[in-house]
Amino acid sequence: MERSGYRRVDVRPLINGKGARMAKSESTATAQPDVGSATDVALREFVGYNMKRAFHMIQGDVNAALAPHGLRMLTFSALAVIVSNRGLRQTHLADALAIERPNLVLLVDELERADLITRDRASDDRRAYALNPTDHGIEVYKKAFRAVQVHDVQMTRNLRPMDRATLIRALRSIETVLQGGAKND
Amino acid sequence: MERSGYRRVDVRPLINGKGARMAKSESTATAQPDVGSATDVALREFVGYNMKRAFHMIQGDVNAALAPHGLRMLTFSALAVIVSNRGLRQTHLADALAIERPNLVLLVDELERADLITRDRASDDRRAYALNPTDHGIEVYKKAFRAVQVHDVQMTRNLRPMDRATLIRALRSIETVLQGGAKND
DNA sequence: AAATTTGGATACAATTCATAACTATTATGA
DNA sequence: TCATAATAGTTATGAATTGTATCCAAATTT
Repeated sequence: MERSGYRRVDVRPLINGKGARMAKSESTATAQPDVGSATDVALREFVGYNMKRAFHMIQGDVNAALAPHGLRMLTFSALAVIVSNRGLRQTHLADALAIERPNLVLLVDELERADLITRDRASDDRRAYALNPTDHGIEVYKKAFRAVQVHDVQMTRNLRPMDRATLIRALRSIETVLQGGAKND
Repeated sequence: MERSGYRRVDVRPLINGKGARMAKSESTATAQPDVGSATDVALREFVGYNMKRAFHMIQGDVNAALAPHGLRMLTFSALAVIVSNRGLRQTHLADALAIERPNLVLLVDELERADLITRDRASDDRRAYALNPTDHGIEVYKKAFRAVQVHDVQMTRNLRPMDRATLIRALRSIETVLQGGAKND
């Protein structure tokens, strides 16, 4: 345990983004054609790779935008479906969000603990719960929805409206195709 | 250790995909307007939500396509960058893939163990490694690349070529904007 | 030479997701 | 009706991916 004296902690605050690479004499190494700036051009032709990178940024950003509301992307999505489908069962929520039922339990627990929804016993099936938003949940949802909406529009601000529509159609098409949808145009 | 007799294991092989919902009399519950088919329409206006769902499917699919080659999406991406940037440092690889250096270590370990790349000591910096693909690594990469390419084209088969180009441009635009790129059209 | 920075590694925590299997309850069928 | 099957929700658990903090060794800076 470092006694007194200085402390060699590893902070590295100098280089964060991509840009700040050293641009001085750097072509000295073993056999590097272009040391200091490796490229991923070979992957950029793929929709999948570009989407991975874009989505990674989006998820971080959306979660940051939702944090003030006490939500994350996932909890916000769940709340949205519950608000739009009052009284639905957990199974139906899992189906709508395409997540497995076991993973839903903690998610719903979290929303319930935060007083955003209630788990009401279904009158006709004592195994099931009817999920309903609380008044507070509806309030939070409205505000969070606007925050997400602002972010979603912001991040596509360099796209023409038509391209934004094309983007969404393309994403849905891919989802459908990969789901086994064999129907063509 | 359930002796003989029957066994109440929970297999549930009957409902797998989304489609197979019961369509019989089902509007009996507490206060459900449309029990049995909750919708996520409220979320479908968002690029982020659609992308989350599409990407989730893509990742699973691409990983399946790469499995025969002993790769995953992540290891394939790393191998691709190494093949295209012989002798690069791990730090540069991390930058190119936008992942953190610590996460790269196990990734490179894996590629090295599979004899796809070598970690050669850099001649001019004894801290650093120069990453290079093995002959076997190049072979595997070429085959894996074709598999990924086929899949990527397949999943966008319902898009017109122009829309596919628009999709990729849109994804890159989003990535740039969220990275702090303030430059407009 | 002391201090700082950098390349790589280790340890560890948080998310997210999937599978297996359990309970209580409801539906079915001989 | 009773045995069996199926369903709603749950628990336990593991894998994959990512981020932060920190450490060592070597290089760089002052």
